[in-house]
Amino acid sequence: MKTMAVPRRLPGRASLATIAAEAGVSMSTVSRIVNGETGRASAATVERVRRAVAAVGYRPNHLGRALRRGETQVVAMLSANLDNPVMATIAASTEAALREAGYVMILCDTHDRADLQDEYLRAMRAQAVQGYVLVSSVPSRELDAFVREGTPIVFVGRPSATGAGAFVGIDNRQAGADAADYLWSRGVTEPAVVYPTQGSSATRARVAGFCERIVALGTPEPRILKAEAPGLSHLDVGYRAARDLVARAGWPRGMMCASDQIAYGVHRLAHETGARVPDDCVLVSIDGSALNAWLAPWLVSVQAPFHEFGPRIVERLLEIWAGKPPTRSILPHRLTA
Amino acid sequence: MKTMAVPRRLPGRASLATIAAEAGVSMSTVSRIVNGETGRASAATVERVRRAVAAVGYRPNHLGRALRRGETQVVAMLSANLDNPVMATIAASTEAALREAGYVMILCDTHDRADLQDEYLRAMRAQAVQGYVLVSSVPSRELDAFVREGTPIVFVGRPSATGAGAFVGIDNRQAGADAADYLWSRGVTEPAVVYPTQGSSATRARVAGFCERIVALGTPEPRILKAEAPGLSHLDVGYRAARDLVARAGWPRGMMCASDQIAYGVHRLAHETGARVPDDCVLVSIDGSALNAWLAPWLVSVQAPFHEFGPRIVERLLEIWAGKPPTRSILPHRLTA
DNA sequence: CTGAAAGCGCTTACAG
DNA sequence: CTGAAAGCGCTTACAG
Repeated sequence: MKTMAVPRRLPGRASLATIAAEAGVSMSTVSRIVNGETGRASAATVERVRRAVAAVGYRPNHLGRALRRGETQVVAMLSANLDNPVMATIAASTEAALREAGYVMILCDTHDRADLQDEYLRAMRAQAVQGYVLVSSVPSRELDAFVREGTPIVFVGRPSATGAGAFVGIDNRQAGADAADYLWSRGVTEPAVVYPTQGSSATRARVAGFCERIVALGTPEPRILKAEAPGLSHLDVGYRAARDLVARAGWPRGMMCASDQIAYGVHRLAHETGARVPDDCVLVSIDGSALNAWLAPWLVSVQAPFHEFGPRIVERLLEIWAGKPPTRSILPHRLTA
Repeated sequence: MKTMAVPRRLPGRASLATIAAEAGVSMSTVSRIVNGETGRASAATVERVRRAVAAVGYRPNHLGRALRRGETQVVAMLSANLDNPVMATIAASTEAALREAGYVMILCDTHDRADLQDEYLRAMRAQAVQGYVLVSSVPSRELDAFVREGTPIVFVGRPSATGAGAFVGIDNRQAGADAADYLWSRGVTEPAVVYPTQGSSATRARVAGFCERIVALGTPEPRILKAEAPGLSHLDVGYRAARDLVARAGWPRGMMCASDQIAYGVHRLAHETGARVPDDCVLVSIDGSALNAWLAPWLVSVQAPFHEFGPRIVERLLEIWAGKPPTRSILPHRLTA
């Protein structure tokens, strides 16, 4: 048996060369016409090429163009956890906005792990993606290198380690403060605050903003009940942190949960122990997923406009690509009772 | 000003040629060594190349390889609605399984629209992706063409229009029957069934399996209360269908919801009208998202093992690529009370 | 109005 | 053990 011919062409896929031969013109001409640059060719040529394209069923292969132009039209999103509806919504809105701008999105789930994030960053660089969207990124070696080299990156939700670079998110500190105001307005003067032990800077800002405001309102810091638990899943964190808190101090009159998922965890405990929300304990969280209206009517939340993140993210990318200095989009949040 | 030099190289990105020059060897040699084929080179050469790679910070660009080999290592997932936690879970598990197999996943949200699905199929072909995962696909022109041409496709959740081709999902008819058994075991002999007016074949199978079994158990078909509503969002569908049903017939003792999202919608109505679940009305649904345990403890569901979909999907793709006939993975579901 | 040619970054059969 | 050369599919400055 003879050695196989070198590279396998996808069966039935015609290239520019095929069309050129079919239409009896050069590849240059075909390329121009296929790309809509019809002004420079005679009507007869255009027609001939069109016919050949239709006859052969030609579809351009972006790989060739990408290699030549140095532009792949691909953007990578690295997200900490797709199973979290908040992240899924951000992914969906970003994907839609990218599509409108003519890009496609590769999606990677880092599970909030630095090693996986680095693996993905390397893989995406190999794919020659043109931009990166890091949703709740974690500090990592490779990320530092990317930032140092000036790679186009938009940070979402959690700012970069240095706070520099393009960013889309909400004012977490203010969101925490607004949650505090709400609990206070409901007469909860000694609230608990529930958060993950190893929280991101975003989570810490929420908690800090909350505590600051409660103190400003008149309750000394030590009387704010801190409930924390380690772990990656905020659902679990909420459940366990609340369980420990309740075991040692009983149910507080109100709790601020650093994320929706934490609130879901707290509520599960309430459900299991028969505590009523909000009658026994008022629950307020930050995120405000659209699902809450359906599944968690007992929850008051500070809503971030996740559906608007996508367009803002794409704006930031376009800015960077245009050579402008990176900017920060702080989107308005809204407490919905 | 002079015309710019032709194609922009990403700044600071070294190519194989750079390394070859740096190490004083040919590109062939560099290519082999970089790809781990070190056996054929002298130790000294390998060392020299390694040093050059490190010095220059060389990172391979897959575009070149993809063009040459005709393999991009990219798979496209077209999903009907990322905002649905079920789809998000499938996306997450598929992405993880693809990564382990050395592939990356482009994610597209079709919003259950044929025109968008076609647009994406075209865009993905342009990207020269090697395989397609269609989660809840909708019949469309381009999809027909892809199937006709033998493009590697795995259908997920909803089988293809003809039922042919690789598939990963559950036995929807049996799932419906199991839901019927559950309601019957709880003493609900005249249940309602809630579903979208324009349901997919998968949804219709669930409803059909449910009704068949109820009839087999002894309730004549006409006494099964049908509640349907048009619309794309199952949340809305559930809410409106239940509202209409309740308006004309009051709350039934139990309802089978064709999907989790429909159940969420029904529950919202129950919450608003003060009906208690399950005391007044038992709710059972098909899907069984992991979120239910946290947010919908009132819901009994037939759980599909979505976290296992990813590995099965990748298996199907590998099969197709290996030239084997496409197979169907019907994964076991389980009713969890 | 049109085409020849170079080149994007890689791989690989082949020759030595 | 190593390299020259062809080629994957495209784009584009340049020449005519």
